[in-house]
Order: sequence, then C-alpha cells, then structure tokens
Amino acid sequence: MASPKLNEFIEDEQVLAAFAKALSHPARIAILKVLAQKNECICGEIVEVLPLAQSTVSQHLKELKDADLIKGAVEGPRSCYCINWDAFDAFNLSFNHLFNHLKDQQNNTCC
Amino acid sequence: MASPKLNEFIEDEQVLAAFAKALSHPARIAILKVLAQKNECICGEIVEVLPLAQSTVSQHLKELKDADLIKGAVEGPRSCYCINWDAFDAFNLSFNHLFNHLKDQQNNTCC
DNA sequence: TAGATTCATCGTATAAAAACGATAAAATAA
DNA sequence: TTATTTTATCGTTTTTATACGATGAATCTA
Repeated sequence: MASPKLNEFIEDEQVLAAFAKALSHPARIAILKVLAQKNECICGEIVEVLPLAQSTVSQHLKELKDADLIKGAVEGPRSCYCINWDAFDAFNLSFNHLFNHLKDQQNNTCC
Repeated sequence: MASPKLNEFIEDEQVLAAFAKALSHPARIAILKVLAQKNECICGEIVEVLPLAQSTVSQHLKELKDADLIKGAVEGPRSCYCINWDAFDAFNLSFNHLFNHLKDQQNNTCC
C-alpha cells in the first residue's frame, strides 16, 4: 500500500530529488565540507570529526558515492575519498535551473 | 539505538539539510512547479495533476509548508497555496553559499 | 608468519517517510 | 436546514533511513 511512486514523476524531477536526498542529512553535508577542505581524505579522518560510529559514516559515504557526488579509491587497507566535481557541477546546474525556472514565473500577487 | 543525532551537527548544516529534505521527493518538486506556473492554486488542482491520492498530496503540502517553502491560506472550504518567495530566496542563497564554499577549495589533484 | 589497522558489510533495532482509505470539520450551495 | 464540496487529519501498512556493534577481508607492520 505504501509503494513509492517515484517512477510516475518525470525524469528531471527524479534526478533533482535524488540529489536533494543525498544532501538531506547534515552528516553528509559535513562530509562534503571535510572533503572539500582536505581535498581528499580517508574514512578514518572523517570518522574523527563526526559524532557518529565508523559503520554509520561508511554508510553515509556509500550514499554520497551512490549519488555520484564523491569518488572513492582503495589505497591499501584504506579508502580515499574525494568530491566528484564534474557530477557536482552538473547537479548544481540542475538546481539553478529549477530555481530559475520557478523564479521566471514569480508573481507576488498570491493569497 | 537509531536515535537521530541531527542536533550534534552545526546549525547551518541542519538548516540546509532540512531544505534539501523538503526537495527530496519528486512530488514536492512537481508541486513547486505547479505553484510557480499557476502562481497560486488550491489543493484540488494539485491533486488533479499528480498521480497521488488527495491525502498524500495534502501530506506533501504540509511538509513544504513546515519547511516554510510555501504559504497556505484558507479560502472558504478550500486552501489556497503559493510559494513563499522570501524563504525560497533565502534557501537558494544558503545553497549557493554551500556550493561556493566547496568550490572555493576545489583542487583537482585527488585520488 | 603473526598481530594490528582499516574499512565495508551484515545483522539488527528503531525511527521516519510514503501512501492510502476513512472520516470529520468547515463552508458553500440547494 | 440539508446536502455537497473541499481538505486536513487519523489510523494503518509498507518501505526506507538512521544508527550501532560485530565481523571479515585486505593490507600493512613487527
């Protein structure tokens, strides 16, 4: 009965929603900030600065990776992560498109 | 055990995450588009163009309202909704700040 | 080789989100 | 006044998200 009907919305809206979902938890925003600041870093460094268990951080990293916002590379026993700027720019563009699209029709005479 | 630790992140990240969460479902993005296009409209008009039940649409409207992205006014037996442009602009600004903040530190030499 | 590090994944528990039908409240229309 | 319209809310079900500890695989170090 509670089957998500995401597929019944248009592609564009699904893509944007997926991006927004990736940013919908403060831990994931914090992770992006850390990655931007350090340029690249391993999972353990992120765990150090977040109030979350290692397994939880790893899960958040996976979600960011699934959303294509970050890249990960195995380096020996470690995993090195960094922001995927190309995808990031594309998403930023999509967002600006939505904002501009909405603003284009702005009309302050509403209820 | 799964108690959300949202409060342990900084205010700024929480605000952004809450905004992103409001946009994290295609139905809510679609609703914003309809509102922008029609400038204002009642719940029933939105229900007509979405593949969701009235109660579900009402729920999504409530979430957008809780996030302060839209305003609602009772008009007799109907509810008229429209975009809250002030809050919307503020959120857009916050998002751009995040994007710019991250981009400022961009350095393509990563793993 | 043996022990230590690092991290992804599994299992599990709890909370939140998503969806619907039914219903009640409010206002309009007959 | 009675019936109709409109929509928010309640109750419920299903799915997804969040969080943690434990474990195993991979690599490094002693």
